[in-house]
Amino acid sequence: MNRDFYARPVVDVARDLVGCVLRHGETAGAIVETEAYHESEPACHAYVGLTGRTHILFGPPARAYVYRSYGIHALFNAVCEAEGVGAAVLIRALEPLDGLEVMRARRGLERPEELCSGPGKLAQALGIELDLNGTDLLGGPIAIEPPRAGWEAPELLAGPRIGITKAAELPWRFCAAGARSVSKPWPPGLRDTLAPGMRAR
DNA sequence: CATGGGATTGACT
DNA sequence: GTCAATCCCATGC
Repeated sequence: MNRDFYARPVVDVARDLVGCVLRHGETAGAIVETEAYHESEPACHAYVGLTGRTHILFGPPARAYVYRSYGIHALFNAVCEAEGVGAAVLIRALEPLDGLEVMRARRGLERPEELCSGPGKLAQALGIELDLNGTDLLGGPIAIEPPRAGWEAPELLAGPRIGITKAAELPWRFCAAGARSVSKPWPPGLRDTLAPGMRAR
């Protein structure tokens, strides 16, 4: 997981991050759901251009972009593409791997499939807050590691992104088929809408 | 300086 | 299914 991995088209990175492991301290989970955001489309925060909020998105790749959503939740993204291009991958769900007891304490829940099954949930479970915005994903407090031995590369489902009103038609949401910890159940009928290059189920 | 709108979640009908 | 919580920040006066 070097800087070049992130300095690629954001949709490619979003696809390739499924199966990788997101870690903060002793808590970690396998990424099972991602979404791509790019400055060229209005759902992306970077669409408005360079501002105090978006300068991280336009900065060098492989940095964390953490922002507050709905006044309550922290959402974690990995900044992608070349410096000067505003793009990031939103991590939407994890399969918990390490530090389950810490996650349970932070979330106030027991069931593993409820600990990280949403972008706000996984940030809370991993203890990711706004102070980590802009930190480096290479050698920083948050790390993304290659898939673990034993992780079987899943078939990927692609579909429209969740919870947005603009550019809602782009199939830039990616999910590991069959994952239990997903933020929202995959809509019926989209099971055939596979990402380019993916094989059918 | 005031306003409005979220890349969500959990509680409730 | 509906809805409020709550805060950051871009925008407009």
